[in-house]
Amino acid sequence: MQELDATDKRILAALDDDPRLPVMVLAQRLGLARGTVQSRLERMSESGALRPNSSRVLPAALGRGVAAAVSAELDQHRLNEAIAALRDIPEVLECHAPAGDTDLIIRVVATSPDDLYRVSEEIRLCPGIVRTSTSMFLREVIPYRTTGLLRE
Amino acid sequence: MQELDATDKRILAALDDDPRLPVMVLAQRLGLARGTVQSRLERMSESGALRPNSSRVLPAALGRGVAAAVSAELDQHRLNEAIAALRDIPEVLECHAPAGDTDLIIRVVATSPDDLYRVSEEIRLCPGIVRTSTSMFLREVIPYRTTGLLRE
DNA sequence: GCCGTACTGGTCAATCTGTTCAATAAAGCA
DNA sequence: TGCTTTATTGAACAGATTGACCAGTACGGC
Repeated sequence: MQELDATDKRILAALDDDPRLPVMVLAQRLGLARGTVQSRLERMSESGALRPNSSRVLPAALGRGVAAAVSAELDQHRLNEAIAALRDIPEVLECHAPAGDTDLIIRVVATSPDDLYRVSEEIRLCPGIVRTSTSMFLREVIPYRTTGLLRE
Repeated sequence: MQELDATDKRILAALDDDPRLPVMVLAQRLGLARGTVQSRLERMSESGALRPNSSRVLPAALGRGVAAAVSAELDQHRLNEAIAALRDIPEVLECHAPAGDTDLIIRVVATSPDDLYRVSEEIRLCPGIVRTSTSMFLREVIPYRTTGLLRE
């Protein structure tokens, strides 16, 4: 992956609210030539520095107002099996392997507390998953952002 | 916030890779009138169903290849103070208040394990934060996605 | 001093945008 | 059932934007 430089960050920051801002507008707003902005936008989309656009969609707008983290303990021999099964659950948004006692931390969403129970059950039943512990998020204290890092 | 319907989701799914796809192309690809796509795009950006574009930027592309979750225990009387302080740390990407024993779960990134130490120190020093416990992510097993939910 | 790379500022035709409009579904309600 | 409201369609327009070029310039490394 390509590291983004200061100009890239300025472009991204300017696109923050409206990613469909015309290139010309961007260019004059940033004091750059149109071609420059254009080529950098192209490079950034190619380089894989950006998540797919759908990652912008708030789960709440898809009816998933409930969020939680599920910690899972694994049968280490069946790691890949478990991951494949998790990948097939749409409510699983993300999954990390932390250092420490838990093997996986799984970000999930659901339509209701009851639905969350169903989802965590579905996770518990994945092959290779031995034990899970679900902790529901009561509040989103700071919504996901990268703005601070862009301003450096 | 407005709930997204099937057409909205189809539009978003079509925009998944390239959010700058021209409206005309979208319309014919989805078999819709241009005006329809246009008004829905407008409504979606207004309705707050989408995160800012900058949330697409991978921290790794900003030199933050190290990710972690910091669990924090709070002095409950100083909750807002703590949150305000956390908001000022650019490496804090997100923060949730879960049900259970920990008060806050803080998503952070850093340039290196050493830098992660610095960041978690900075969190520990926030007013109102009593104790923290950092667990570094060794691997991103499933990168953030909402694709599954969009296809419903 | 030379080279490669990136940026600038300019042009071009083709396409797209924002905006209107009347006509046509579709959906909710009496 | 019939009426009202709302969303969608297809069409038109002028004006702006796009992608593709180009030659000239700035800059860092060798």
